Amino acid sequence: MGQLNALIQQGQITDPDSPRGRLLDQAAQLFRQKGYERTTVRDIAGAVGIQSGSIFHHFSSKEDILRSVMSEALIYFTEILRDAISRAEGPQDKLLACIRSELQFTIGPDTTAIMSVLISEWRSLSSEVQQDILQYRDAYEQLWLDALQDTEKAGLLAGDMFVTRRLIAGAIHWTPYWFQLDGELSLEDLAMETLQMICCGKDIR
Amino acid sequence: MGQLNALIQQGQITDPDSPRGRLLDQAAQLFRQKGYERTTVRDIAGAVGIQSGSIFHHFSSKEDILRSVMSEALIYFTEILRDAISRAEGPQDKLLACIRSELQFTIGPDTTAIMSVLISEWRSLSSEVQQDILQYRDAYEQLWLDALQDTEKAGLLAGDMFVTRRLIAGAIHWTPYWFQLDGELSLEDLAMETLQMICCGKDIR
DNA sequence: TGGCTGACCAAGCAAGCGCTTGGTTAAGCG
DNA sequence: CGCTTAACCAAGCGCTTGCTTGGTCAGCCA
Repeated sequence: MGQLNALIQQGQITDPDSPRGRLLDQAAQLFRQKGYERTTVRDIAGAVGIQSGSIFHHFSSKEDILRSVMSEALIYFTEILRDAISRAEGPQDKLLACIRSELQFTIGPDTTAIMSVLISEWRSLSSEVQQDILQYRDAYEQLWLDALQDTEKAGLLAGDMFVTRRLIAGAIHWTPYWFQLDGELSLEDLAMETLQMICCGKDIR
Repeated sequence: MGQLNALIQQGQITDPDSPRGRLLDQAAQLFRQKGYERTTVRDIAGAVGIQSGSIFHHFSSKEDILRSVMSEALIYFTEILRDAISRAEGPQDKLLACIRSELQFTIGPDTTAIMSVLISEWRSLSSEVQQDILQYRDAYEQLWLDALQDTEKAGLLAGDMFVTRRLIAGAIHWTPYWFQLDGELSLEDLAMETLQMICCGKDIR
């Protein structure tokens, strides 16, 4: 939580309690529920209780809203992930921290909407804006690759590093379609099961 | 190919050489490229060289086009998968047939458009139509679960059967975002690597 | 030959869309 | 106090959308 405040102070992320922040939050919820294209600026304005035209006092276009949701999400996730990795010790624990963090972003109680937007609405961005967002995504992915490389060096990785990351990314990003937080399988169970898949045949701990 | 003709004869699938079939084919391509919402009936009509209004001689609505693409895709995929499984011998080979088939649907040379629509455009369907399509999807998934159950009985499965299917589904459905057919990694390599993940720690062959 | 049918066109309607405009209001500040 | 600025409203413009309508026309079957 301290990280969030620091990022707000630095101006990298919009304060969720500001009018702009409330718009971003509601927009993310609506984008997840109905998709970006089916969500109108009137929907978003209605969700925070203002007129549709007033949106354009805070954003230059509808796409600008989506861009802001995505870039701020990536900045935030990158910071959280970096912190989680730094607090873990040893390559396997750091890798588990990656898995656990991304699962939390995806199906945890707080950030599922923005994570879902990040995954599903890429195609709705113009190619120029996609280019703009890519730098943030690359920074995030680099944290994963560093962790995977350490695991590989320690001889704990079963398959190719890049292929592994992509298979795992797919597996995690698909979880919203079936995983239930209040089900029998806990998020931590799932993280462990995923780690075992990656490091298969190797001893865990 | 014989299977396709048989399904057409039975009236379960539209002949791709008919006007309706050409519309379905072009619609699938456009839905993949731009997404369902961004694709207009004018786009689809233009792609086959007719007027936009003439579409409604073949389909009752735009959603009816998407519904047809999806249901016919599932009927076709189910038939192909059933055939591939029946031709394999032993639980592990049957499971590999599942993985290889789904990878072929997803990133093979022929069906990537309709597979992509199937995965990405679910949300664009009204809930009634979703209900209608679910029966076809269930039939397809049952083939997977049967194969996984046999593998489990043979003691070759590392994790839970249902969780495994879902993790693998995610991993496979994500492949279009990174896999290249003409790259170093072949589709068969990827299928084997995926199988190894599932049956981890167990001997393969 | 003549009627039927599947396939299509030309034109346009009603609704909804993103976004603009000109103006109002209230809080902050020297 | 007067001035600035952030936040917002009310109205509506111009355009695109899915879909409708009334009609044309070639091929086919009796």
